[in-house]
Amino acid sequence: MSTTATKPLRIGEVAELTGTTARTIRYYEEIGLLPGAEDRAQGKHRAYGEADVERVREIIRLRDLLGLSLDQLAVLLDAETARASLRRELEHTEDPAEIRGLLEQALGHIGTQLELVRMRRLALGQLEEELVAKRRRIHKRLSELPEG
Amino acid sequence: MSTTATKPLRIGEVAELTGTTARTIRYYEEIGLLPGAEDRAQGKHRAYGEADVERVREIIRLRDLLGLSLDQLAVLLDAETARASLRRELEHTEDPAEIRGLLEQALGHIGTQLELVRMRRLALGQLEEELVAKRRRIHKRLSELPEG
DNA sequence: TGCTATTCTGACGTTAACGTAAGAATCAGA
DNA sequence: TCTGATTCTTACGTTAACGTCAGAATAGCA
Repeated sequence: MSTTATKPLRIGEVAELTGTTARTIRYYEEIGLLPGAEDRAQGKHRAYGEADVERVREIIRLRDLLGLSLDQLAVLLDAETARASLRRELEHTEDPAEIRGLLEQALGHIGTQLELVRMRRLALGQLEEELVAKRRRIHKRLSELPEG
Repeated sequence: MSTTATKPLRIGEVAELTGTTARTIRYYEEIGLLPGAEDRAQGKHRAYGEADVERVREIIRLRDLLGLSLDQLAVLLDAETARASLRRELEHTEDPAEIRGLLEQALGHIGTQLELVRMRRLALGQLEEELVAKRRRIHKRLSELPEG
């Protein structure tokens, strides 16, 4: 878990901040959706930073908006995962070629997400249009009734 | 199950036409998502019409697009259910006042669906914008790299 | 009327995504 | 250092949405 400069949070606080439960957060760590600090000793409390809170929020948002399984989400969020770890690397490398590579990789990940989101949105748009058309037909029938 | 003028279909054919399974169709009937003919004798095969196929398609579409439980879908689809049965009534009533009532009821149901679809679509739009913004930032950083 | 493919009705199995409970351990504050 | 609140780990429980299987019954056709 990346601990930012801000005061570290405990799992209960993160749960409250993100509107979920501690169990869910542990579960997400269990299935690899959340990093899970590799240097935490057995039994010690987990510590989170602002970045982790954002990550959880993002997961929940995608979970609710797209209809993916958490496994699929994990794949999709390789983007985030990669970018997060790459961001740390970015701060410690000076080689422009390497930086370029990392950024372009991030671009690919974002592209994948964008494509998925757009497809969903188009499908919903189609559905919306059909509903509007239905409604129009009913309005028309209503207007053609006697005793208007 | 409403049997239209076209040749009646069996559950396996409906499953194939809608890209699902017979079990799923029976399950949907079991939980009230599909009508289930009240006059079918124990053990006799189910018979479906084109309208039923459309209904199943609609269910699957909404199931996949909105992230609702089938219970919630059943509520939402009271719209369809009501309109379907009302359509039959419509064909057998002449009273304009009654027709007006039925049509206005249908309007309400469609309105409910529309509202839900629109909210989802807006949320997805917001997400899309954010992803595009992220991408733009990365492009900018790339363009500011040396040896462009 | 006989045969075969399909369906019917239970009933139990399965998987994902957590909930819940229990006993021990940790942490922050007085 | 003591203490109360929170967390940890482990493990079993739960629900939705079907899958699967078995034995009997039907439906359509030769």
